[in-house]
Amino acid sequence: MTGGAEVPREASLDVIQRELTAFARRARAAAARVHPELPLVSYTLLAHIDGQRGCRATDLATHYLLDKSTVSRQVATLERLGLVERRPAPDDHRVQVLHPTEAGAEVLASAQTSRLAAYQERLRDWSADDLAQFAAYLLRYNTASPSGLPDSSPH
Amino acid sequence: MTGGAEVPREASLDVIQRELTAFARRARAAAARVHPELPLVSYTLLAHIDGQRGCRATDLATHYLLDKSTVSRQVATLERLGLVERRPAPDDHRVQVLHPTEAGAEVLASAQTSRLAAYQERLRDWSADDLAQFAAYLLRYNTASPSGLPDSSPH
DNA sequence: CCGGTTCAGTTGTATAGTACAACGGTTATG
DNA sequence: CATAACCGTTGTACTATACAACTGAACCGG
Repeated sequence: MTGGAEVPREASLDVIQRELTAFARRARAAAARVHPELPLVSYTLLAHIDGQRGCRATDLATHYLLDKSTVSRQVATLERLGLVERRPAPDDHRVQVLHPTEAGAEVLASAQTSRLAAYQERLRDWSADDLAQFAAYLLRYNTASPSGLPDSSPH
Repeated sequence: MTGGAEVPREASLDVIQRELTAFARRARAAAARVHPELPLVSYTLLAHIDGQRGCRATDLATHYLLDKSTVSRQVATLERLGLVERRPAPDDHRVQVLHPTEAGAEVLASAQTSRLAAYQERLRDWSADDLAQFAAYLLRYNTASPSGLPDSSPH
């Protein structure tokens, strides 16, 4: 499988396109099955908030290419669920610094555990080496400057 | 980067989980940017219909893990746009065999071209070998039996 | 051949996620 | 200070999706 560069670029690109799209299509459903209580996006945002140890809504929006209104509502939902709290920044009255509540941290940990378990199960047959390389490829793909896409067009 | 199996499985799984999720989050927006006229799911279904040279709605549903109602509406949309046509199967009056119209084939080809171009651009720096391997990993991931996930629960 | 079951697809209803546009406060800058 | 830039909310609309209830068609056992 690691053979010698015989596959034409275009064929690989086609597969990558199709498979990434296929993954995208299924991701939400899978996420919902794994942890119905915490919707995919909320989960992701909560994880980011937690990972950053406090961040602003705008940060989330730019990081995930989401509209501010989307983030605003997602955060509102998370707050309504008691998973995050907003602390007004003392220095800048416009911004709200988001932090996970204790409950939020717990829910997040639980969700992370079960999702990790699902991946663990799914990728059971993979060697550690393949896992590492697949992860590296994904990382490389995602961190590639999004300017590679015809991003532009602010509508 | 292809080094010797030093990365623990769990770390890789964590990255894979996060990066696949990140990708999923952005996929739709990216697709919309690349080809606003043909929504992501419609595009995918149209591509499948085209690739299969005629298929049933149920096939789409099972293949993509979608509810039949979802497929029904998507197909209805595609039909309304004049991109697919339904031909009642002569042998079984229940099924409708879906085929792309001429317009549908054209739109599909155009969308495929521009999406491929976007990927081409984005993955410009990748060697053919890396592309082939990334594609292989994705394929392997997606074709892994979904039974690995807590699929079950017919609700 | 009739009645129950299974299968294909549609429609009603509800929900998540998202965008865009318009707005209200807040801070920064000329 | 006035205007611009910025942060977040809210109104509105749309896509994608699921579940449930339903219609019609086909199959199956007696």
